[in-house]
This record gives sequence, structure tokens and C-alpha cells, in this order.
Amino acid sequence: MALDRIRTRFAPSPTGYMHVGNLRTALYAYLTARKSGGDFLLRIEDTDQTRQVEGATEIIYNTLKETRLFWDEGPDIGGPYGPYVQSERKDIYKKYALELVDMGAAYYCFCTKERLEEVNRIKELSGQVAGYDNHCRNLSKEEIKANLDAGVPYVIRQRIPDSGSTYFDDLVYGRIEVENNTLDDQILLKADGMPTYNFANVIDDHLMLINPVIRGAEYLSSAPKYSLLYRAYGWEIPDYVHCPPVMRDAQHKLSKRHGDASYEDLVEMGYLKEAILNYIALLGWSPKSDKEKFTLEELEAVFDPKNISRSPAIFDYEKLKFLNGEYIRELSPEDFKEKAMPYIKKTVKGDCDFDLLCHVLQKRCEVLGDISEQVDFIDEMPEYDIDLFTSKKMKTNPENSKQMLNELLPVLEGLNDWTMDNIHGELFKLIEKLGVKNGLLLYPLRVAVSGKQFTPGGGVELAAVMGKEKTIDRVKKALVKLA
RNA sequence: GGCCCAUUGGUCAAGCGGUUAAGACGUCGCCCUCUCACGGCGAAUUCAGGAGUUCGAUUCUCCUAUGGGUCACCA
Repeated sequence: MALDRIRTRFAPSPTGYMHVGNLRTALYAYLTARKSGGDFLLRIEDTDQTRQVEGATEIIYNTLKETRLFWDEGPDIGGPYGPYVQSERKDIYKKYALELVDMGAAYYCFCTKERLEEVNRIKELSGQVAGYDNHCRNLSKEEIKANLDAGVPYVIRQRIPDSGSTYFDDLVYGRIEVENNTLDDQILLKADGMPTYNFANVIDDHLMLINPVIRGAEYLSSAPKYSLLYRAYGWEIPDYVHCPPVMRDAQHKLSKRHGDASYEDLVEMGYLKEAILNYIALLGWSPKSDKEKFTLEELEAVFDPKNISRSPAIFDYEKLKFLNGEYIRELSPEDFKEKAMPYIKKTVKGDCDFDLLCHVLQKRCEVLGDISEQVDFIDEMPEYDIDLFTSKKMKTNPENSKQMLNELLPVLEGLNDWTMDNIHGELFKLIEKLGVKNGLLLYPLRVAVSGKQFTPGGGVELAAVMGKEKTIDRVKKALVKLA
């Protein structure tokens, strides 16, 4: 349609958290704009006065900033088409609604909620489809004036043509056309003077020169009504990009209300922002190549809304984890340490070689949140059974473990410069002297020092991480246990 | 229920009339290895079903099934 400048918008309603599906929609809108050097704007849809949530807008700002989805126009930075908060645009909607009434494309409706409920109840009983019965469609001018003068509360409804059909074009779904008689005379302006989403989005998107309009697929079925509105005003109908939902499983959408993680939750669990963004970009969209790892900048270059999928995508934590692991492994040792330390500190209050610990941890960490448990043996020796010394693969058992521990204890005690290289050197000399396999000596050391089946790092590494005193102490205790 | 949309391995997906039906995650096996992991190699698993159209359908059409969305003074 309009081939002018690409302008997209992210228009969340402030609910108090960032939904993963919403974030993806924001991402797609952002990318679509950036790809073509267009504008990306932020608009807050807060027309439901009953659902105001304290601090909700801040969360939206923060999430977008954290993920580097910077906007060119928005409530905080302004812009030529403001205000960008719908509740501040009340007068604008009213003006346009009245204009519609004048044109005959909308009308005053004085029906009470009670009446509407009654109508729907009766319709349901008789097996009819719910919906407005057009009761106020043809009130006389006098009736309307009398009601208005008497201060009877009213809403303004869209007058849908009785016949004909309406279509719109979607970049991912193609052209969708429906019969007008399946459409309802929806409310445009509520009794409190606020517009409904169905009205506000049309006015705002037009006034803010938005094209294409990118949003969730739940609006697919109301889009024809919007076309009717655009047409009534003589405005150009924008192109649409409807994004399929992100699902928890085959039949449920991802939803915070049902316990699914929001963006903030994922971050708290220890997922990296870059990994989250990368993953959700791939949920319902795919590049024309095998490439899967993308920076935001790379996405900006290759993204094309035409490649968005038409079917719902199930959110797969396994894949997110994998991707997160990839991002973690790419971190510089310094960055990893900075991110990992808070999680390490949850279970390690004492001292140890944190640099070395981080070094061994980085390769074994998919989600930062797992770290706490991975290092929980460092401060305090866990209870363990001597069966742990038995490893078929290492050919160890409590008996030979005891032997080996007895062999390595004096070696460790005699070591003055407690570095990983030295420990490694001395122990391997011993291995050679004894003529045994590495594992036979080292596996028991690892168990003695950690009391765990799996640990980040082997015996030598753990000994180096924990220090001489603690290592020797634990080896001695293991010997007592094995006696 | 009406209307709209969708349907390729367990998951994300490529494909756009002729392919050995990519790739990734996950799973399994092997190698590496002082555990686990990382890394390397390999394997198994898919076109929802049925009619058409066509020399030929995963690709086009229709029907069925299944799933989703929507029918609010919520967005």
C-alpha cells in the first residue's frame, strides 16, 4: 500500500510485566523498521482505566532498553505525532468518533449493560450467536437529543453495513475477506469517554503514519472492522503483519497468569538477554539460511516479516537453554565472572580461587541459575556414601580409592606452592610412579574433595580451587570414612 | 455454534510440482576425557487423513479431522 517511509510501533498495554510473546512482537516491529531505515515508535495503550498497574510503564521502558530495542518516538522522548499515551489523547478520539456519527458510520447507543446482558442471555438460550442486537441503530434525532440532554450515559458504536464484504491484506497471511454480516456493531467510544482498542488503534495508527501495522494474530478477526473504519474516513488502509501466538503447548498460549515465565522471569533464572532475544526471534520466524545465532544488528540486516510463520510456535526451553549456553561460553572470562559471581555467592560464602572456579564453570553452565547448586559443595562437605567411590568406568572402588588417597596425601602435604600446575605435575608424577591409570588416582580425589557425583572440574582443578588446607582436610576425612 | 486462521520428525523449522524432504534443539551411540560438561563423529524419528488436478504432488483445489483465534463499555 503506502510505499512511504516504514514506520512501525510497539503498542503494549501496561500490565506490569513483559510477556514473551509481546516482546517478540516488539522485536519484529523494531526489526521491520530498522531493516528499512524507518522509524520505530512506542505507544502506551492504557485506555482501560480499571486495569492500571503501578510502575507498569517503567517495566516496558526498561525491558526495551535492556534488549536495546530503542524507539524513535514515544511517551518519554516525545515526537511529532504525540502524545504517545492513549489516555492523553481522549479528546482526539472523541472528535473522530463524532465525525463518524456525522457521517452515519457510527451511532449513539444508550443501552445499559443490564440490557445487553439480557439480550445475550436470551440469544444464547435460543441458540443464537451472541452480539449486539442493533437496538439503538435507528434512534430518531429527537430521541438522541433527549437522551443526551438528560445526561443518559452513552457509547458510540460502529455501524457495520448489512451486506457486502470487507478485506484487508496481511504480509504473512495474505488477503483475508469476510462477509459484513458476520461483523458486530462494536463499541468505539466507551461510556467513560475512552476509546476501545478497536477504535484507538485505527485512529492512532493513521495519525502516527504507521505502516505496516504489526501485532498479534488475535486481532486477525477484527481487522476487517478496522478496514471499514479507515474507509469511512477515506484513509488508506495499512498493510498488516499479524504474528502467530507463542504457545506453552499445543493448546495453550504462553501466559504469565498460568505460571509461564515472563521476560523478567527468564532473566532472573539466569538467561542472557541476548540469548532470549535471539531465541524468540527464531520462534515463528526463520531466516533463509542455516544461521541460528544472530546479534541484534545481524537480525536488523536479514529480518523480513514475510518470513514470519503462520502457525503457532511452542516455546521450547531446551532450545533456549542450548542457545543460552552458547552465549555463556562466548563471554569473556571477566564478563562471565561478573555474571556468575552473584550465583556463586549464594552458596559459597567463604573464600576460594574464584577465577579458576569461573573458568571451569563457564564450559559447564547453560543457565546461570544452575550455578549455585553446582558449587554448593565448596563451603561445606556434603554427606555422601562411600559407594560414590565406586566407578565402573574409572575402575575404582572404596578399597583402591583408599589406597590411592593414602598415596596422594603425603604428596599434597609436601606441596608448598599450591597452584594448579604444581598439583597437576606432582600428581601425574605419582601416577607414573604407581603405573596406574589417571582416573584411578584422580577420581577418588575428586570424590573425596566434593562428595558429589558430578562436579565442575576434575580432582586437580577442585583441589586448586579450594586450597591446600581444605583439600587435605577433606582427603583425611575421606580416609577416615573409608577406614 | 458462526466467522477467520493453521497443520512437515518430540520441538523450532527449510521447502514453494520432479529433492536421498535441509538445518538446529532434544534423544541414542561412539570418540576425546581425572567425573560431568565442552568439543568431534554418527544414528533414529516427519509431510494429519481422504478425494481430485497433473506424466508426477509435501508443494495446487476440495472435503474431513485436529488445533488455535474471535464473537467484552479487555487489549
